[in-house]
Amino acid sequence: MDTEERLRDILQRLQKDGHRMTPQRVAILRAFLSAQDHPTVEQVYRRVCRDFPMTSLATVYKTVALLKEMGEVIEISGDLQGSRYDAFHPEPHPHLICTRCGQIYDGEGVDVQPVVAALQAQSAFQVSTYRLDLYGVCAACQAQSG
Amino acid sequence: MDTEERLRDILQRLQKDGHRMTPQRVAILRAFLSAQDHPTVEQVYRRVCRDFPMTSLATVYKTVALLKEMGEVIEISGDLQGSRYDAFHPEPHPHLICTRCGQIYDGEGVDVQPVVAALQAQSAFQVSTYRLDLYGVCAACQAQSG
DNA sequence: TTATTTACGGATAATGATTATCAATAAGAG
DNA sequence: CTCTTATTGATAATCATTATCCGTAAATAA
Repeated sequence: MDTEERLRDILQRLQKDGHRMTPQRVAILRAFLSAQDHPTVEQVYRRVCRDFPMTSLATVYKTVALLKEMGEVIEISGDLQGSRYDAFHPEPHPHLICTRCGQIYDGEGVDVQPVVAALQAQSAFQVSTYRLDLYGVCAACQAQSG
Repeated sequence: MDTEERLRDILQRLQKDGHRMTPQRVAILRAFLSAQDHPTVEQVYRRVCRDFPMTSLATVYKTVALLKEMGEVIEISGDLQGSRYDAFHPEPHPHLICTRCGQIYDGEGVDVQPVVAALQAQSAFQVSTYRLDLYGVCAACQAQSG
């Protein structure tokens, strides 16, 4: 499912819930869905403004709230100032956060489910989602200065 | 190592770094070290005030910053308003956060290291710490209302 | 197409946790 | 005891996020 296809699907679901399709909303959705770098709300706002200058930051916040409700974006919060968002891979997965440059990478190829399932079983929790973030120094920053 | 022993150790290390031992600091440290319920700064502040009424919230914030630097407390941030702290088990470990009642439980008996190590190997990151938080409904809240 | 309803957008004020500021105080060294 | 300066406490500042509120423009039906 590519970005445009997801966009159509999301707009359709929104409409079903009595929401409307506006140019701003479409532009913001497109920016979120296509971003592969875990941007902040501010960054998405600036991207949308590039080709849609009369957009408000508040509208971007409203849209990210919608996307969160719909499960189409996950939030990365933690020792950062300002949350980052991942609408490209909206299912829970590990993130690797570089404390030097601030870049966030997706942790791939490792199955976290068994650990989550074990913790769920051991605790009698009904787990709905999880968050696994590793903090450290990325390869690029290591090469740069040890 | 019990609370008082840790307290002495921490105070000694602080002194070594040119810090001082004040009654407020001791009271705040004791409150953090003995808390087993992942309190907020505000909650620690109120506890300290019970038997040490002339304490400032700002001092509690300063103390938690010290403890963070020393690795004697870990911070739990996320979809909460206000960070929570765990100075009782200051090494990284999973947390189970109840979205119904807000209580935070420690995830025990499950080894997370292999997953962390696999992600580190796969990413060429130099991982210094991690955070694994599960969100869901605790057993007590399930019993209460499904 | 036009009228009507009302969700939405934009600008900005409000919130709330955390951080910075700074004068007065007191811990610790000599 | 004296001196240096880390620390305290009160409060102002910061900053991401949320709430507010009015004018606008989607969607729907006439």
